[in-house]
Amino acid sequence: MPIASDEITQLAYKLSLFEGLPWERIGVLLTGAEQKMLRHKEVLFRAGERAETFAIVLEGGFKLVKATTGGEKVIVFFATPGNVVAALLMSIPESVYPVSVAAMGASTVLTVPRETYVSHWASDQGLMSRIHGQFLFRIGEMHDQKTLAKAPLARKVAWQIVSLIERYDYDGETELPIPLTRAEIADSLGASVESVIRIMSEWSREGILETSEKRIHVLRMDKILEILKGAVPGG
Amino acid sequence: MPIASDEITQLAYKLSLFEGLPWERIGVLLTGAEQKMLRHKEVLFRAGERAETFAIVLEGGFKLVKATTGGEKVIVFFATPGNVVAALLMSIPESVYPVSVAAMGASTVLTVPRETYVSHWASDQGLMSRIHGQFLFRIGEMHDQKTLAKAPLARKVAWQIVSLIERYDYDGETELPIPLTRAEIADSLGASVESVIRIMSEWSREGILETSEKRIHVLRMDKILEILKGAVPGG
DNA sequence: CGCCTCTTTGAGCTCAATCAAGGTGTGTGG
DNA sequence: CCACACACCTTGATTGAGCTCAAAGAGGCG
Repeated sequence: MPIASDEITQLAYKLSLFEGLPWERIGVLLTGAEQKMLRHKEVLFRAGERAETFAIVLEGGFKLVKATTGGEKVIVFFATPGNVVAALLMSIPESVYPVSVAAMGASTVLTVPRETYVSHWASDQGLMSRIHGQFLFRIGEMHDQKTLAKAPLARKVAWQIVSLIERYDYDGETELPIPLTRAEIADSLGASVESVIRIMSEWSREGILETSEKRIHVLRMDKILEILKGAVPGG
Repeated sequence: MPIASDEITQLAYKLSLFEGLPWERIGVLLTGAEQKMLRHKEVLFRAGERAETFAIVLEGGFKLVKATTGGEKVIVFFATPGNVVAALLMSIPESVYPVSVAAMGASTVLTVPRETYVSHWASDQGLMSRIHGQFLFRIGEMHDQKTLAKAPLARKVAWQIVSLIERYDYDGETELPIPLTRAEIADSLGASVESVIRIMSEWSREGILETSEKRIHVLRMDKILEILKGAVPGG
């Protein structure tokens, strides 16, 4: 298979994942890669399907969703630009996607075939180190969430909003650039929609945040951070 | 640094991690490795310390503990024989342990210096694939736990006990070979000790399990599995 | 034999789940 | 342009699982 076109390479060039790598090398690492544009809610990978490609998120966002036995859904991770999704899976032959991955708002990714991972990524120590870094971040986030297990729901909601905003943060921007519904927040925290709504409505009334066109905008980051730290008991 | 002695190599030889590798190769992968025997509750790695070694669990068990802001503790993972601990950290220079690791019962590990990881492990695709497999397992377990977020506490407790027993399972043995207190179960589930005790005491009364010398022994695995599946609403 | 860890039991309370009903905004097809 | 569906948000009332607080028993070890 030929290496990636300049067009594809260009898309990935600015990612920190490939920082410092020469153009040619990136082309090789993207052998067989395709750009995919997804509309809001469109599904990239479906849980249970054979995992033949992994993806690099370029724009927008994705939710990794797992279904519970009771028919509900749990969001296990939000993937943001620069994140790789399903990469570790590539080193396990015959594996299937353990979660479904769906776009949040219009989003773009590069999908890369397993073969390219096996031939070029796995043998690249520097690249693997960066991927491991991403995984440590992801595990760390799950640990943080676990740490909040006994905290009041308001703190959990604050944590979720802040940690997502931080990942899109350029220059202290406090508006989340992807649509994030209250139901999604609930599903990621193991809470009920109504409870999340009650908390966020209260915040709206207090002028702490506002939502317009599904975009959450934090007006008073200081207040949210206070709640996150547990300084405000009631919420 | 010379490669590991035959004595050290022998200890690791039977691990599935090294399955199929020639003796010599294992010796190289264990360059600078040391066997460490830890007593119950002894700490292997302390959160915040510079991570200069990682470990391979040989016998016993370890809990990975993170402290919350409120002074409580959260157990984020139980490491069992064959597991590697802190391995991914080795590819990040200057990193510190994100959690403390403490022995549960008398336990042994091999500690391996970062240098050996960098020189020999990271470049070994087959080995890295196995390590990735371990991480996918760990993430999968966290996902499973998240899936239970809305389930009654009894189901969570059942899940924790079963999933740990399964990892030590030889031939359907249903006694957990490491000490596991109710407080530890509570800390791993984000529950209170009292609630866990109430549930497990009830099970003892019903003859579903018994505890002797800190070892949990499941007498009626069928019943526990029923609870785990949600068939028994009350617990 | 006193200390420490772990387990136990009870009482009361609270946070958030559930159930129920309704509102708002947007896209789609007749 | 209407109306119908759908996705999302909102609010209220009620309830109960599990938390907290409190007090104490049991076993092991130095």
